[in-house]
Amino acid sequence: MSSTHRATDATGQPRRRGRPRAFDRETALRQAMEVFWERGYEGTRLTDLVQAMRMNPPSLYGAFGSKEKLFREAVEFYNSPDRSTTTLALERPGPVRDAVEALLRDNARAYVDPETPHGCLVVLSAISYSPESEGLRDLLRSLREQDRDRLRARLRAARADGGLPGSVDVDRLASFLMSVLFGLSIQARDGATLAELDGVVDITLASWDHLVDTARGG
Amino acid sequence: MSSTHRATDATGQPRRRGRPRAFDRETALRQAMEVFWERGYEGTRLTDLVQAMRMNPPSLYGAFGSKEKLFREAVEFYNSPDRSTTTLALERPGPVRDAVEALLRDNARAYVDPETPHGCLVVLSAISYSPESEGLRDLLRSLREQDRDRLRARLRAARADGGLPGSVDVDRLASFLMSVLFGLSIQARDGATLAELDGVVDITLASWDHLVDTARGG
DNA sequence: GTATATTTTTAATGTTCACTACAAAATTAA
DNA sequence: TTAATTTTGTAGTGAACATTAAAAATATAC
Repeated sequence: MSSTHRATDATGQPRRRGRPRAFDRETALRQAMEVFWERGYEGTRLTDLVQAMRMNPPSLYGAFGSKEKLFREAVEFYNSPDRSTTTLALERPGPVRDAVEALLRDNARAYVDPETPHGCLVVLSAISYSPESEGLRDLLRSLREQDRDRLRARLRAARADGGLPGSVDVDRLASFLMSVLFGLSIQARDGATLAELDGVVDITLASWDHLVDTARGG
Repeated sequence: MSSTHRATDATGQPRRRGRPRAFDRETALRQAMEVFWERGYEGTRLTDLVQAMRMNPPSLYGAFGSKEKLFREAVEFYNSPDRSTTTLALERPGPVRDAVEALLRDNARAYVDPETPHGCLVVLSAISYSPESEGLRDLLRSLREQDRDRLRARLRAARADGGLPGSVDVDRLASFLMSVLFGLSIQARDGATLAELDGVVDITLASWDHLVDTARGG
């Protein structure tokens, strides 16, 4: 046998010294995310978090730092590029209309997923706020603006390559689509069915088609 | 002179015995409403309320009962029929399109009124919630549903008297308009200007016109 | 084995929360 | 005047909040 060996974990990486964690960090983060998603940042108590994450406060603080840091990490997890419905829809190659339809319809479906709280965490979990959590409100607003900016960029790109007529007012159109999208979150949270949300998407897409037609001079 | 006289207040009604209130109840209620509007129910502390209302806690409790009762009264005040932009718009006589345009444009203007917090109190002040304030969340949801139902009724009435083609799907159309309206609240809260919101309204009304035209078989 | 490092559980900590007891103040009624 | 009534300001109350101190537990390193 060779010299002294080091302990390794399942992935072959050397394990840290000391007592090992009794929980999976990502699983716990997902559980925390769902609580924040349902109740919002200020409506969530530490008691709710430790119950959902099945651990005691010191473990939570050891792994995540504070309630606010945990929330920020939960938002990051929710909004990660490979998981964000909006990002995935807008990065989809092909006609811009397909991307916009995916933006609306995939989000609508996600908003009423029976496995998760209804509506979008980024829209719902820190809209009204006390001054202490103003930083979190700003974080979520910047993420909403990021989505809007990505939509604008996608529309501008389409206009540049002929997928959209040059006379289309991209910023106005993006604001309109974001309004509908934000509204879907409220309605999903209020108990709307997928059929209802899809009905809204149908009208929105009909509106898109007509607007593009008109701008083409149809 | 006649027999013993009773004290009367400015409106001629007999004044109550005891030390008179040092504040105007409706003014205080309006001040409380603005705090709730800005910060939401759970984000508002009693300290914030008594500061804004310029009184001490016992006066607040004597006049309004509790934080929750004060919130309910503030919502009632905000949403009173003679003050609710939505109710006023939908009760407006004349073409249904004018009512819908007023619904969107008057609300958009109110949402960015520099004199008040931006967006709609009914949409923003209790969206995410801890179980203790679930009753308030339900109250606001029922008010949102009430507005949607009033819109549906107005559209149905228009369809009945020929103002809308019979083939229009009233419920779907109402959901679409409510989605846009809810979305305007989010965007107003995020700092959108009246011009941006009016742009969204322009597209929505163009969509309305096209939808009605199509249903007419145009 | 012993030392070191990290997480665990238990049990607190100080702060902030909505709310209130109490007595002084201000009014009407007789 | 005196009694009755109501609101006021001061100064609390207990409960719930996010956070942490301390020591036992569990792992690696040597």
